[in-house]
Amino acid sequence: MCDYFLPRMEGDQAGGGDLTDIVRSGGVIPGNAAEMPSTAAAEEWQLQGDPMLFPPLPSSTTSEAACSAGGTGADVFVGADPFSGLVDPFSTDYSSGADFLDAMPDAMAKVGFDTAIGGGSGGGGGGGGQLIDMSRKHPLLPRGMQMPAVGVLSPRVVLPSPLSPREIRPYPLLTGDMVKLGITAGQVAGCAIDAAVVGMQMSSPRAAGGIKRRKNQARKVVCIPAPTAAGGRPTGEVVPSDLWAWRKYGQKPIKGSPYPRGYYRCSSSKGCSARKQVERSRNDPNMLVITYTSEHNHPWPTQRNALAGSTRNHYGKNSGGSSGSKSSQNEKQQQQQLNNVKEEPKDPAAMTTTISTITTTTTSNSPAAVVKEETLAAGSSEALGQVMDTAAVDHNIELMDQVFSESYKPMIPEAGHSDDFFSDLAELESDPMSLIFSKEYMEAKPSSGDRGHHQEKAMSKDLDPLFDMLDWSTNSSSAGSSFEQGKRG
DNA sequence: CGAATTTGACCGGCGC
DNA sequence: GCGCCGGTCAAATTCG
Repeated sequence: MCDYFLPRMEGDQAGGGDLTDIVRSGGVIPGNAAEMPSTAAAEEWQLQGDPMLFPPLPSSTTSEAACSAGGTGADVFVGADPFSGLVDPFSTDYSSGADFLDAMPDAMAKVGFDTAIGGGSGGGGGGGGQLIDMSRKHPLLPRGMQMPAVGVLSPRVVLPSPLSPREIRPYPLLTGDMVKLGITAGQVAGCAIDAAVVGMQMSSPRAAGGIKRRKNQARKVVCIPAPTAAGGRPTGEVVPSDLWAWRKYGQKPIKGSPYPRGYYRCSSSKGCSARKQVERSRNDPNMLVITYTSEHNHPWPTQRNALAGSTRNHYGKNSGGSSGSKSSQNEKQQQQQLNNVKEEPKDPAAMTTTISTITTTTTSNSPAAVVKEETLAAGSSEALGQVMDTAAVDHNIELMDQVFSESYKPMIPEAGHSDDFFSDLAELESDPMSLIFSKEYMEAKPSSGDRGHHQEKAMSKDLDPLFDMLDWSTNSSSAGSSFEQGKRG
């Protein structure tokens, strides 16, 4: 996975009204390639980037090497095992500007991980699943658990351009740091704005000590594109999940926003105070803003604990998409989604689609994901989003890859597993397209989990696999009446 | 039956 | 001091 996000940190205060204003001033714009910094620039940026954001890489491997070397995600992961050193982003003291890279992983995981796993997802959407059923081989990644979409994210794994049409808007990769790349401010994506706004909002719960922490709490904001339904209306959120298991514990309508905010806490480990909030960008309904707060007090989920909070996953529920839900439950949920905003991605496939798109460096018009991270303590001026076109996105992706490859190293207890995992990824990457389009492939390699089965089924459909994959959004909920639904409290 | 989600109620911070 | 608003709790419900 090279490059999918350009995280950044900010102080919540920064967010203040100022940020909001700034954000609003800008618009989401599919980028201009022209504005994209050259690769060199990007590299420079990375190298010279704000130390706070990108501290010295722990790994000797250069991002460049990781990303391009081999070019295949497999190479990167297998060889370098980027995840080996992964640390919980929140473990780091953001306010101090500490390791941004450490933080990166989480974000990356968000965007990339789930997607891959989802692959299995069932129902869904059909599609995604096929990309990779990682859970199949990795004990560490049990069904329901989100895996890094390493394989999927890798540039190698690309979806055909046809994907873009699927209402997956070409969101540019956004990060405040992009400014360093030479991107012009003022071209702010809605996400960026929202992120800033979010940063301003209070985040921590009483749970974290019984005291609400509105300020100076480390938080990371990630913006991802929320694919739009074919009808042109926003679909349910497909938030990629990460290796952590999240359990929703609340949802509230947010003043000023038509979309409710979902509250999730980490269920990977009992007692973990990690939380995240998911909401649609008020500025751009097509963007999802995920805010992570507090830190995980445990290592990355192992197979066992990873299952926690993931069993009810939705694979098969919403995914729908083309597979169409068959159970009354599914119908209910779908209906629900239609009326409400589903934050937690029940359909990894959807995410896969998005991610895939993002990773499609070779494809023109590839949508970009916007990811942003920030801490309340940090400044907010950087909240400005950047507009990038495909080329720009590509560059960013590259950067992300580099960063990710070097920094995203989940703490996986069993090294052996990780090795296997990456090996598998490599395997997958060897022929991503085959994974995506080959029904036989899926069938030939049953997944270990139900999800996998679901996906297989979905894929088995007569529908065009690719189309199907993209279609996940079709069944997804729309933002439409989410407000009403979310209204409470 | 266990676990996740939903949702009304409650709590606490913040602005006026 | 009061009210608004965001965040969390927890009972009820849903689901696998």
